[in-house]
Amino acid sequence: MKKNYNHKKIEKIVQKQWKKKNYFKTIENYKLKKYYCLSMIPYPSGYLHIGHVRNYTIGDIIARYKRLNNKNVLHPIGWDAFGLPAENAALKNNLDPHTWTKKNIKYMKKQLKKLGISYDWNKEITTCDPKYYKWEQWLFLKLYKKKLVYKKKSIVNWCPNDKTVLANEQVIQNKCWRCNTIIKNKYISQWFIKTKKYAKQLLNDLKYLNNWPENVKNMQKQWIGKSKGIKITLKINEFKYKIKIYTNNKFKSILKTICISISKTHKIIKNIKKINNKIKNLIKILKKKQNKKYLGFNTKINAINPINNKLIPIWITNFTEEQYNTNEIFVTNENKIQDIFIKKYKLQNKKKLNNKCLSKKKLKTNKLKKLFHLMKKQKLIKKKINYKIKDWVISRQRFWGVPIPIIKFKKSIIPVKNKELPVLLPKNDNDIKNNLKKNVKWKTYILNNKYATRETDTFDTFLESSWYYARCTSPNYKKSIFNKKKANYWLPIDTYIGGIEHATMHLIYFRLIHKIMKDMNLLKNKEPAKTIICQGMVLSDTFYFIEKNKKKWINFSNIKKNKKNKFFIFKDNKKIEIIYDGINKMSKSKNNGVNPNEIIKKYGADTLRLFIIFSAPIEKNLYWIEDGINGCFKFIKKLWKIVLNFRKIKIPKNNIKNKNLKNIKYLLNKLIYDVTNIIKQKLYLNTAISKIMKFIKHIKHHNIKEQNSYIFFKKCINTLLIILYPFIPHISFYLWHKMKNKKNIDKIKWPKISKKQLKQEINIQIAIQINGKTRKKINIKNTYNKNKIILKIYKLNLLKNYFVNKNKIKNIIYIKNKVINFVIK
RNA sequence: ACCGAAAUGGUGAAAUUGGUAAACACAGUUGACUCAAAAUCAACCGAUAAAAAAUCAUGCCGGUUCGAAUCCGGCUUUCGGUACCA
Repeated sequence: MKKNYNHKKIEKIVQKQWKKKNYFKTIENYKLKKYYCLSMIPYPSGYLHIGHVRNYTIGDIIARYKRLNNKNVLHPIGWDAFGLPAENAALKNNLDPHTWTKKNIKYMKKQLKKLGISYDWNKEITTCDPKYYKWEQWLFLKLYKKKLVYKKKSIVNWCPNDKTVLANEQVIQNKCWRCNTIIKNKYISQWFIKTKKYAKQLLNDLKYLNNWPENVKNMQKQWIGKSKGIKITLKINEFKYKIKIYTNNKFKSILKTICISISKTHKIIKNIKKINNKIKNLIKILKKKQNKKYLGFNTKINAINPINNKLIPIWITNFTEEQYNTNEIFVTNENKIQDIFIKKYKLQNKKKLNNKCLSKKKLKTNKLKKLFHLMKKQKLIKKKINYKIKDWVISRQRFWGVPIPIIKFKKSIIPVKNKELPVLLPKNDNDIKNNLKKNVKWKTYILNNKYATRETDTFDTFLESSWYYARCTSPNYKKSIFNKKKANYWLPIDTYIGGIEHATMHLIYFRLIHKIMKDMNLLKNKEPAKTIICQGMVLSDTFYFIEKNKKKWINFSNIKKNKKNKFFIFKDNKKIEIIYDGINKMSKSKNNGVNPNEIIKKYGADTLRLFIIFSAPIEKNLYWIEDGINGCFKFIKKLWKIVLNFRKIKIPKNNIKNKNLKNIKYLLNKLIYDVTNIIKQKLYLNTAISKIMKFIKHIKHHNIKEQNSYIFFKKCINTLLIILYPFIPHISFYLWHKMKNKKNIDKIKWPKISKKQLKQEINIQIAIQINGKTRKKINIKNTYNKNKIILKIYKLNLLKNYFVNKNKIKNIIYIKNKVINFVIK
């Protein structure tokens, strides 16, 4: 054993052992108690960044802990490999996205291995692999059969110059990020999943998710957005038509209505066009100016208010559908957005008129009630529950995604037959910019001598990440989407770990697809995951400069600062001033990530893992500063030294017993108790580490002269290595061998807690307060009762400076083992 | 604008059922070892004050309570999400 801690050597040796003996292979033994621990799989964007390290370290800590606690653990990994960045990179470098993605996966896989995450690599999945996406196409066809998907026109961002659909991220200040052209809105036909049909279930089943964070459940609740209200039928003044409008306000609130706002696609527009020939042009203008806020125009058509028979003007606006996900709303000034609209078009005066009507007539509640019931009888009012959640658009006009298995004829469509799956994405496509549409060879399909074309859209990549957790239970299964028996053994996921940014979209799609698969009888459980851990994001400083009207993002590691606190870089020997964009989550697109390789090289994976966990509580956002890392490195070196020194000591042969071990034995037991509870339930992993650090500080200079203290000290070290193993597995594994333990540390059981010892009598310090302010401290035994403590305080005369006589004491409050508070007049 | 969070020393943070504010670390200062540096070890380390006593300190304003970082009401700032980044 060499003198100095050499992380490079140790980590290499240990990782080799794990690989050689296939340590983390999943055992398919249905008799064992299972534990499914899953971290959200990464998008292979290039290299792992610190946010990934955080995510996968948390998962690894839990997986390793559960293995030591006799659980049969499934801890898989995969790649969410389809997506926009691959296309962008491919365009930029004139590459095939396959190649780019594969290269990234290879690199990132190496990084994960270097971090020592205990994955079963046999269970690895890659979503751009036909073996995987075949089953997504299969699933889609099932949904098609069950009529859970449909086609409808919807708005996309359209760049008229590039002639492509742009993602929201690619639109910068209403312009195309590549060519700076002002973007337009285009209505195109899209595939939808009937998410609304599951709204009620998605909402109600939140109550089963006891181990989900409250904030996540709350966000989902708001996202689903249930409201109870009424649907009112109103007559149109100018022609025979009845318009139905939902409101979650009370019936009489119609009196406050200033106008009715309808969408540009509303059914009534057909009728309006017959009367008002300007409408066509006005709608065109509206479509063009979709991005202007709260635009609208008066149709000169009115609805009749059933309460007072007054006319309510109907406006067509560009925010009805977009903001409210419906085709018609009552507009009042009680809503902030609507109020802006009202003020913009000076509709306010009409509101005053309405109010005057109200006050003149003095409508009584009785009269209103009668009218309400009458209308209800006539079915002009219906009670209705409304959900804000929208149906999910799953089609994308992109190349790098799963092809949608549909054949289009001139007037009809048919699904691809199961036999013909997978519909493969063409390799070496030269024109990914124009997606699959221009690939005539690929899209042409001949059936019974009739020409047809394949659907050239691909799926939203959120679809792949909505069912991979089930496929991970049997990633190579060829007969179906997954092996049902295996899936039902492993599912639900016991702990699912990912960033808080996924609280709504991903985690709702994930629950939705699970429920759909359950209804298809593929799965048993109501919900896909028992526990969710939402880690905070890793943030860092973000910088850019503008070149040719485009933002160029510069990594903070390259930025220099001058005396005037201005940021700059040198490029081609020129000094360029840089704009600070604040603190943002680490991402490839903003080039503010940190590649962990350099840190691993310098300090090792164990130090990095320890540091990322120790730096902040896991649910909190972490602003990346490398400063504290040396402390974690020092800690591991200290551990190394303790074991090294211990090995030099020979077992004392004397028969003297050290009688002062009682206190430290209590501390060791308490440490096991605390760390166990933290990993098991609370997950304040940073405090677990500080507790271990504190204990090591305590025992570091322990003298070992007696046989019993030698034996106890050995027990201390071995226990420490086990409880540190989930956090820093390499060094723990290595030192465990050096302590001459026979079994490998992976096969050891987690140390037991002695409940009896926890209750043992110890010395503690409590605070003496006067009116809630701490004035003195006193040492007592934890077994003392209130009276005994008061007596001791009087005996020591500790309160002499604070009150003159005992008559002034109004009350004495004692909080066990913490505080004794004298309440004084 | 809406929804969800966060704010505590020079810095990361601790105090998770309302009970000793700053544990554990980083940085810093001083000392030991060393020709020297690094590493290691030891001491100090919220502010005011020479020190003690004391007072003030958990983003801001107010409230409840014997007692508030924690609960309630009202703000400010920062971060995440807002349906095509993933």
